[in-house]
Amino acid sequence: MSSSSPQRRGNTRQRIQDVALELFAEQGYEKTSLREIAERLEVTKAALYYHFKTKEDIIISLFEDLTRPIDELIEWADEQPQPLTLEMKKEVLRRYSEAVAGCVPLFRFMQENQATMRELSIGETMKQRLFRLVGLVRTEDGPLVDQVRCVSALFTMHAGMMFLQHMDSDPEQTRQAALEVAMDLITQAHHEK
Amino acid sequence: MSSSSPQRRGNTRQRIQDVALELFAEQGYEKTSLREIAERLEVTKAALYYHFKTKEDIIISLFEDLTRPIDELIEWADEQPQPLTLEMKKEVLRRYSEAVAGCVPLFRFMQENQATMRELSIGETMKQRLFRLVGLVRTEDGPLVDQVRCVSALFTMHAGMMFLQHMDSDPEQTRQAALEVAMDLITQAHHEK
Amino acid sequence: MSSSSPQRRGNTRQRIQDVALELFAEQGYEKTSLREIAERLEVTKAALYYHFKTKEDIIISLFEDLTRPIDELIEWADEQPQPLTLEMKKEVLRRYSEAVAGCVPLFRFMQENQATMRELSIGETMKQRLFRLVGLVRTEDGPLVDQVRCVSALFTMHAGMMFLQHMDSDPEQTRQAALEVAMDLITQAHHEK
Amino acid sequence: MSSSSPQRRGNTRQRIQDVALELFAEQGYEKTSLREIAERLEVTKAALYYHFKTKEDIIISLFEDLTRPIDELIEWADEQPQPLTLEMKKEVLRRYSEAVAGCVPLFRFMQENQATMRELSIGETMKQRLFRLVGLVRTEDGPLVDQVRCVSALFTMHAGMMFLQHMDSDPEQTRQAALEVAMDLITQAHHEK
DNA sequence: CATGAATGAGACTTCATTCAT
DNA sequence: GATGAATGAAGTCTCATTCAT
Repeated sequence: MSSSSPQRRGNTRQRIQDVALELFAEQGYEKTSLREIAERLEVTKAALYYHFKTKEDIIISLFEDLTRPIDELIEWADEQPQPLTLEMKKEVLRRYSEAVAGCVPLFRFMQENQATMRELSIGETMKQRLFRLVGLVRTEDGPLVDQVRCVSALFTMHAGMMFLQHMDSDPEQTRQAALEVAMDLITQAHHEK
Repeated sequence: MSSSSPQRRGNTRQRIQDVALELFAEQGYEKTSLREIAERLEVTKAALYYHFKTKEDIIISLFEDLTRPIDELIEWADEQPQPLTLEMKKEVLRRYSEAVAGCVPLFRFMQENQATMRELSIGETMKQRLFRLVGLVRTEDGPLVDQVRCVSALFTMHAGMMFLQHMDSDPEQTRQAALEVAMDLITQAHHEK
Repeated sequence: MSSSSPQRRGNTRQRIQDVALELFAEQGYEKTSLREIAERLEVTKAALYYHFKTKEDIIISLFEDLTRPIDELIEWADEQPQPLTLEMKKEVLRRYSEAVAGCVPLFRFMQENQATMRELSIGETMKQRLFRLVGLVRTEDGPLVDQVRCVSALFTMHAGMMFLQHMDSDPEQTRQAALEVAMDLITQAHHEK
Repeated sequence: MSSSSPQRRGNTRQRIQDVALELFAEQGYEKTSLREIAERLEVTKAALYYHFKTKEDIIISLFEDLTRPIDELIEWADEQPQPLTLEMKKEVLRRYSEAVAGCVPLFRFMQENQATMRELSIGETMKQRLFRLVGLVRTEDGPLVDQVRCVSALFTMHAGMMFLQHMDSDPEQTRQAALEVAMDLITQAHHEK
């Protein structure tokens, strides 16, 4: 029962997702061929097609599985009294920072394959999610410079997450620093109102 | 000026660059085929090869031609007394903002094709340029949060440039707003030191 | 009869045949995949292989099960005194018309997939049957034009059967009309002798 | 100028069409792969794609090039006073017989790949042509049996053409015989009116 | 300056089939 | 009686690139 060949039970689907995400993030979606994924897993290309209908299906499944926390965050925020208070917005940022930290490779993929994302069906979905988040956080009728601050707050967290690779510092510390800057930005956007 | 069909002199090379940049920015580098470029120009693929050695050569030429102002900015900043004063850093940001505004499509391309950029020889070149800029602007030995602020300042300008498409406001105004936020960020990074 | 879900007893084999014939006739043999058949039946491909050795086996079984009446007709005609009288030939046509009417989809399949039939082992079998029928009906040593009449008689019945879909008239009436024309043709072939 | 490698000038497109028609007619459309066509021509698959956009494009081009005479016949018949007299209908049959004789392989292909034809864009085109021909020839308001006669007349000519392979007689003689039977059928359809 | 013709590599995808469970 | 997982072969098609003319 302890199986002869290692880690080959009912987890092939999962293994495909893991390898695919790794390669997609590393080389980009188009430059990663199914042959490559299959070879790395030591299965045939056809095996991939047993588990996923198309190449796009693989990435869709990754988004579906990994971005649920963000979905839930948005839902939660939507249910709060609108417009959000500054305190609430900070809470949103805090939770968002955590949610993004939970799927760094996916966000790295998104950021590095924006051109591709636009053609993928999932791209539209994600874009709308982001817009809703921006909508929740930004000061609707404030001056343009404050709107930019809010957008910048979100992007700072993304950037903070991505650049932990190129920074020599601890990922978690970088995340906290980025969150702090984001908080600052959003606070300023409120004060000046 | 006396030619029969307008704008078709010895400028084919230029026209190829224009169309290529447009398509690369719109669809991504890998998804844009030379056939597509050639068709849009109503020439044959072989004609492209008369002007450029390879596909990569086309994009390299674009970077070489369009990013000179940024190059010069860095050179200029390098010659100033180090480390830069806050006032100088602001001047760098100002100039950088203008330089980037001069080649928005190229930056859009870079941002949306990061995965590709990494494989392209030009990618490394650009990356180093950005790092030098960051190096010039950031407060070397300050706390992590200030370093993030400096990086964020640069990214805010990029983001500001890119999101002018999705914002309803005037591009130039957006640019100014982004520049302002960037200035703020960098100033804060200095104060707290 | 007391089963929970209707018509699902030990009749899976039958159900496979039904769906397969339907799809083969509609889309052609090669364009119909086992996946498609399995999906429509809500079973797995592997299940098909429990009931049939190969894809070709499915179509062979259909011919074996459905063309028995035609087989018997030929056997019966073979036992009559040769060469057949005009009256007997008419009887053969009448019976053939009925037999064909009993397996219209199969004939539609044959007519529309002749290229495929030639590669299928069953193709040769069916071809020989048809040749024997032609041999029974045609006026061996008559002029060429009469031979054509006899062949045409058989084909008219086939055509009559197939074109009932595209005609607005009642299938049974069309069949009778086709039979009548066929009778005429064969009668003429006899007279002129 | 007599060229070193035999028959390779500007005629590749033509050669592709020839080989393709031969193989399509012999093995069917789906069972004939582009690899097969390319190999027989001693070129690469990619070369086929230089001359034709898709596999379907190859067969479309064949129909366009070879069925022009039939097109012209229909146009000509349409310009005659309607409804056609018996004499005119006979003339149509005569010309049709000749036109079909000029592209026997194509008609063989059509007859043997009806299932495929239905999916091909060209299928609809050809079907409409045939319907217009039937419309020109058949006795609109006569009894059903006469309508069948008219349809049968056309099909007899097709059948006559196809079965020349399996008959031992001379193709041209068979064609004449089929034409004669078709004439008879159409004449009968008129008399009884 | 540019084209017409072709290539070789490789992409995604589908298929009939197998076999342990 | 049937499934889940996988395979190997083959399919259509696209791409960057080359070269004689």
